[in-house]
Amino acid sequence: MVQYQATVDHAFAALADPTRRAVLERLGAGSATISELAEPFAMSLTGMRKHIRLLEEAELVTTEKVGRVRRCMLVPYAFEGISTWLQRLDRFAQVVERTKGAP
Amino acid sequence: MVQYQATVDHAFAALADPTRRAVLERLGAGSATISELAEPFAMSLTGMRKHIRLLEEAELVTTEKVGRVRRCMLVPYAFEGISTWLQRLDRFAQVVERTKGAP
DNA sequence: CTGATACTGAACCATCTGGTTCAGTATTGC
DNA sequence: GCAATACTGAACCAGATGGTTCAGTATCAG
Repeated sequence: MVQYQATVDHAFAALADPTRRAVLERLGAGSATISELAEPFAMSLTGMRKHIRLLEEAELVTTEKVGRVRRCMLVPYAFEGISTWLQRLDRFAQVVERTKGAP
Repeated sequence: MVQYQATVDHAFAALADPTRRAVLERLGAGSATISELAEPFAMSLTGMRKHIRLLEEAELVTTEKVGRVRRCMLVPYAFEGISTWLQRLDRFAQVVERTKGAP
């Protein structure tokens, strides 16, 4: 039925790292290059590239190489899958909570 | 302003592991003991206890020790924080997307 | 052409993570 | 009281993860 599992898997793994979440927030303000993303973290370009690659695999970020620059941006609607998953759980939690009152 | 960061941090870390997400789904159907949770994963009780402890620290699950049994259950509304965080990002992504069309 | 810029790939490293086993402790049922 | 049950804490381990450096390659500016 719901078969987005593989991507959701990658997405949650990608979101686990605070640096990557900060990158996502940064990209929320508009696209950026690897250098621009690496600079505020005082991180090597290689290091940032690895994070971006993970985010790409999780389909949260797309990139496009223009000349010698790689431009990174958020994928629209990328968070819907996991957002849905979480809300479903929240609904369950509320049901369980209510059940507890009437045993 | 928004200062739920520390918890959100733990929550995302907790959600990164597929076993833990499965445990959350399982708890969505109602409370369970450590043994009950460990069994379907063919995992040691110690192993499962570690997962539960993480979920407790992330404030996604609460537990209560009754006699020699530990009962685990979902925390209602626990996912609101991260769900909100994700939706905000999604809104940003859509703005960025629209901006791209009109440079 | 030349040098600087922007990235990339390979190799490496320390630390974190998800799991285990083993030896307890506390409860429960007979 | 005794044995089985349910968990817990400590110690350990293999592999993943987040980072680095170094030696390239490709592009751009002068």
